Amino acid sequence: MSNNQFKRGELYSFITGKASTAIARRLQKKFNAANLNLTIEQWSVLYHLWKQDGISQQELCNASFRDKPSITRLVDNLEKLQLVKRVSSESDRRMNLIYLTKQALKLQDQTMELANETLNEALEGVSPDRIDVCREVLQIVYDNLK
Amino acid sequence: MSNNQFKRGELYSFITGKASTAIARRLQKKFNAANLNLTIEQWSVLYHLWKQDGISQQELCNASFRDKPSITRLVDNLEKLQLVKRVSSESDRRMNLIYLTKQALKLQDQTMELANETLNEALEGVSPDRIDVCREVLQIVYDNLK
DNA sequence: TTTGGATAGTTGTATAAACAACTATATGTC
DNA sequence: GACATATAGTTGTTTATACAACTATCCAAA
Repeated sequence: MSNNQFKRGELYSFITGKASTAIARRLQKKFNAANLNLTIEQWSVLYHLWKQDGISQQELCNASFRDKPSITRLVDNLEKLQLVKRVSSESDRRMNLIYLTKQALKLQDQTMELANETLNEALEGVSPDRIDVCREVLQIVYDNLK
Repeated sequence: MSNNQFKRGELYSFITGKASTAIARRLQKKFNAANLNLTIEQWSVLYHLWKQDGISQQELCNASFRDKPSITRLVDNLEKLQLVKRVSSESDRRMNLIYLTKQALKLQDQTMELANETLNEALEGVSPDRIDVCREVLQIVYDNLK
C-alpha cells in the first residue's frame, strides 16, 4: 500500500487538472469573443514560435510536451490558417523549419494580453508567494514525471 | 491593462497544465502496464460512481466538469466495456441512472492504488504543507473561473 | 561505398472535448 | 387539458491527443 497522503478530493483534482482546464476554457472564450479564430493549442504553438522563430517540429514537440503526430497536425492547421509556413531545412532535409507569418506576428500582443487577463482572473485573491509555491510544486511534479 | 504579475514561463505552464498532463500520462501508462483496458477519462467517471452509484448523466457532468455530449460518449464507451449500465429513471424518464457493474466494482482498489502511487511519484520531494498550498491555490483558481 | 541504425516527419486509428442542433420528457401557467 | 419553456440526453462536426506503423533522410562503421 503506497500511503495515506491523499484524500480522494485532492487526488482527483490533481490528476484531472480541473484548474488548468478551467483556465484554458476561459482563455478560449476570450479568443472566441475577440473573434480570434484560434484554439488554445494552436496558440500554445505560436507562443513558442514568438519566443524563437524558425525552429523544427521536433523542437516544438520538446517545447510543448507533445508527440510528433500532434505537432504535425497542429502545424497543418496553423498552415491552413496561414499563421505559419513549413520550410524544408537546407542543411538537413528531414527537418521542417516553422516560420511565423506576418499575420501571426500581429496576434502576439493581443493574445498575450488576453492570457494575462485570464491568469489575473484565475489567481484573484491568491497572494504572490502562494502563487510561487504553487508554480514551484507544479514544476517539480513535471520534472519528477517527464 | 492587466498587470505584470506573470513571467512567460509561468503563464504558459499554468495555462497548458503540463503537470496534470504529466500525471495523467503516467497513470495511463500504469493502467496499460497492468493490462487495464481503461482510459484516464473513463476512470475519472468510474471514480464518481464509486463514490455514489446510480447518479444521472447530468450529475456526472457536474461532478466531472464535462459537458453533456462528453458524458454521453464516455458512458457509451464504458457500456461497451461492460463497466456501467444505463437504467432509465422510473420517476423521470428523461434521465438515465448510471450503475456500476460487478466488473467495475472490482477495479476500484487496484486503480486507486495506482493513482496513489502516481501521485507519490509526482510529489516526491515536496513537503506536505507545500502540497497543501498548491492544492488550495488550484481550488481557488477553479472556483474563480467555474 | 554500402549498409544499418538513428532521427524527422507523416498517416491511420481510437478516444476525447467543445459547440450547435436535435429529440424526448417534464412542468408550470393559462 | 394545451402550450410554452426548461431539462436530460443524443448526434454531427471539428480539433486535439496517444500509439503504432510507415517513409525519407542522415550518419557512422565496416
